Formats: sequence, C-alpha cells, structure tokens
Amino acid sequence: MSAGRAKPERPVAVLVVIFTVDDNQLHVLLVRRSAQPFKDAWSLPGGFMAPAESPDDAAVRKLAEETGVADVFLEQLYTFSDLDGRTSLAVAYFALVDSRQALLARRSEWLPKWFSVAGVPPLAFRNEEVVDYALRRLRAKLDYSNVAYSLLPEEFRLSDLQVTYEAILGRSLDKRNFRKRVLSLGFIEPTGRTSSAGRHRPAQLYRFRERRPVVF
Amino acid sequence: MSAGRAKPERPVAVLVVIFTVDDNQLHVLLVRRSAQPFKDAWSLPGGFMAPAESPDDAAVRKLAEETGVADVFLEQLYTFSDLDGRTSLAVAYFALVDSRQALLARRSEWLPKWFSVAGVPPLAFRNEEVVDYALRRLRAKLDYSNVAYSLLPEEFRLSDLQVTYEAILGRSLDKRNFRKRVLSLGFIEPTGRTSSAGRHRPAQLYRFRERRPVVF
DNA sequence: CCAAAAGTGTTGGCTGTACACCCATGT
DNA sequence: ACATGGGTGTACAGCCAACACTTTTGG
Repeated sequence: MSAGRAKPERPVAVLVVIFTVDDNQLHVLLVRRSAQPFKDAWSLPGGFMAPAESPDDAAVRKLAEETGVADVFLEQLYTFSDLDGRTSLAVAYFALVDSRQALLARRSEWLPKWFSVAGVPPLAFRNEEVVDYALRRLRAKLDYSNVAYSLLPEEFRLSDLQVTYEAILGRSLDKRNFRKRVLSLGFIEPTGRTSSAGRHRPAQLYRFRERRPVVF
Repeated sequence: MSAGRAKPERPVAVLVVIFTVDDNQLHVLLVRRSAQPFKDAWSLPGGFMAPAESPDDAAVRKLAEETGVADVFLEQLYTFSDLDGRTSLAVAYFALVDSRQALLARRSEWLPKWFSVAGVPPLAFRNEEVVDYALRRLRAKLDYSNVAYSLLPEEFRLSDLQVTYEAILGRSLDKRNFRKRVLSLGFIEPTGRTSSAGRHRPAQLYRFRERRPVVF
C-alpha cells in the first residue's frame, strides 16, 4: 500500500467451504474438477475472480451458483498462497446453508455433491486443510455467536437446534444444559406457535432474533 | 481453483500492523507516504508483493525492512479488498516486536515512527479499520495464547509481563489474580535467576517455555 | 397401551474476581 | 528511615457439567 513502484499482478482465486447439516450429520459441498490439474478429483467450489470483482462478491456468486441460496452466513476464512504449489492466491470463505433450501446446480460438469465431513475423499490442491480450518472456526463460533441461524428454517424446535449443534461439534450434548445455555445467550426467542407437524407431543417453536451474524 | 478459463490477474499488496509495548503503552508503527495518493499521510507499512513472493514472505520482508527484526510473532489477519476504493487486494498481517530489539529504518522517505494506539493520526486508505481489527485479534489472543513472548526479552519479571498485558488491554489488572492466571496457563516458567538489576528488591525471572506461537 | 419426543431442577466443582498487608532492598 | 516494588491467601459469586423422571401425543 506504499511506495512500491511496480504493481506485479497475479491470479487470485476464491474458495468456498459450504457446510450444511442434514440427517444429523455435518456435510460439506464438493465439486468434481473437470479440468487439469487434478482432473476428476473432488475439490472445494471456487474459481478465479472476475476482473472487477471483489473476493466477497466472488464468494457470494460462487455460493449462489452452486446452491442457489443467498443471504446466508458467509465469512472470510484465510488467504492461502501455496495450495497449488505455485504463486496464485486463494481467498477462502466459509458458508452455512439450510439443506432444505439449497438446490444443487445440475451442471453436466462439476456435479456438486454433499459429503459427510467425516467421509471426505482426498481433495485437490490440499483443500483438506481449508476444510479443517473452516471446521475449527465454525466450532469456535458456535459457542458465542448465532451462526446457526443460517442452518435452520425460520421456526424450529429446540431439539432441532440441538441436533444441529451436535452434528457440528461431533458429540452429544445434555438436553437440559443445552436449553439453559442457548436460552440464556439470548439469540433465540419463542414464537407463540407450536409444532403441529410433530407426530408426537407438540413442541414450542423458536426463532432467531436476528437472521444475520451477531456476536457477544 | 476450478474451471474458470481466464486467469484475470490483479495487484496484491501486503500490510503489516506492527505493535510494540513501550513506556507502559501499546504502540503501532506507521510510515509517512512518499507517493500519491495520500502523499505525506501516515499509513501502515506495506507494499505490493514482488512477482514470485508469497504474502507471508512479503510480510516477513516488510517487517524486517522497517524494524530489523525477524523470528517474531507474525500472523495473517484478513484480506481487504476495498481499502483503496479500487480493485486491488491487501493481505493484512499483524506482528509483535520487542521495542528494545527493534531498530527503525532511517530511510529519508517513509520515516517509520511509533504511535501510541490511543493517539494514531488519520491514516491513508482507511487503515484505521485494519488497526482496529488487529487490536481486537491481539486482545483476544492474549487470553489463550503465548503471543506476548514476542514483546518481551528472554527473561522478564512477572510485573513486566503484567505491564505488557495492561498496555494491550487498556486497563489495569489485579496483581495476585494475574500471577495465578498466567502461571496456571503454563506458558511461562521460572528461570533459576533473579533480577540483579532492580534497584530494589530482586525479583524472580521467568521465561516463555516456547518462543513461538502456541495456543491451548 | 406403547413408543417417541418434550419438558423440567438441583448439586458439586471449578474459575474468575475482589480485596490488603508484609518484606527485602537500595538510597 | 523511608520509598519502591515483590510477593502472598481467602471468600464469594457465577458458570458449567452431571444426572432421571414425568407428560403429552399419535398410532
């Protein structure tokens, strides 16, 4: 940002780690590469930025292209410089989407597909590191932010929220402690309504006060 | 990282927020710009990356150029895309240096200078945001990492460490609680030696077990 | 009547915080 | 002798983790 005379330019890519929770499991979206190098290997969705595009815009665009969703939690993670063993840069993001809202692109090439985080195949460009990094950050943010809003519908039961947390953290939580904790954090509030859909005892429905990122 | 055909390239800059603690105050290093735009305004040290250089390497180089130090705490912060209102990217880093070891470059242009964080002048390129971001991260890391190793000499008294913490956090801490806390974290250990230099009662000297970044 | 999920309190341990005095040394 | 900074313990509050039974409903 200061007196370097030359402005050497270089290619900059964007990567997006897209998480969802489905079937009590945390999943990550992968695409199959249609080009060399690593042709036919699985990798994170991403690509080079368009000429006048910001990385944030590029991440939003990629996310929409792959899942059709917008207005979800999306945050910059880290900028990796050595993933391809060369000098291009990759600005990584991570996003959280509600699996009920995401409709995967059905392109002939690429074929985006959800993988359980426990069972990701070997990835191109050392993308495993990026996924690990995103997962650590996600787990940390669960404790003190409302990021989970982006994984659930507007109204949900506390047990739905708990299942979401358990999937992300990879361990089961005590129901009573979970309820106390999450209610005292104040990110969610009861709607008046109860779940009519349950084929058992109806449950109180809750919503997030803010459907955008909030921290302590 | 996937099938974009074109590889549009763009200029990428590196910025480094260099902190030190001196005179019981947290300081940040600023340089005076010698070129347009914002000629003569203060800004963070930085510059465009050399052609085959990684951002990490560029940050290390910048830090050495400005302060002469190496092997200090240096961590990537965030990649900003809109600081100059245009499309260049700036990968920001923050670093912690021991003021007793840093020898500021004495170039005719630039003139690096320490500013108390409370009294930073208006900066070029909205660099205030970058400083704020770095300060938040630094404060957070104090609580659960050993980053302070990079602000102190090999051997130091607990009261030196406390002064460092107080300068960064901007508030005073209780001595007994501080000692309990920092000792129980286990990042430091007593050397056998005591401070002969003190012109009063000699104090036990401590050192960091690891002089590189460690977290819980 | 049975299966499934909802809902609900208490206890013990740990951690963080508030708080004040004596001691060793150098001048 | 005095000024300076080093060093030390306790009590209370808040937070987290462990733990089991009753209720409501649909089938």
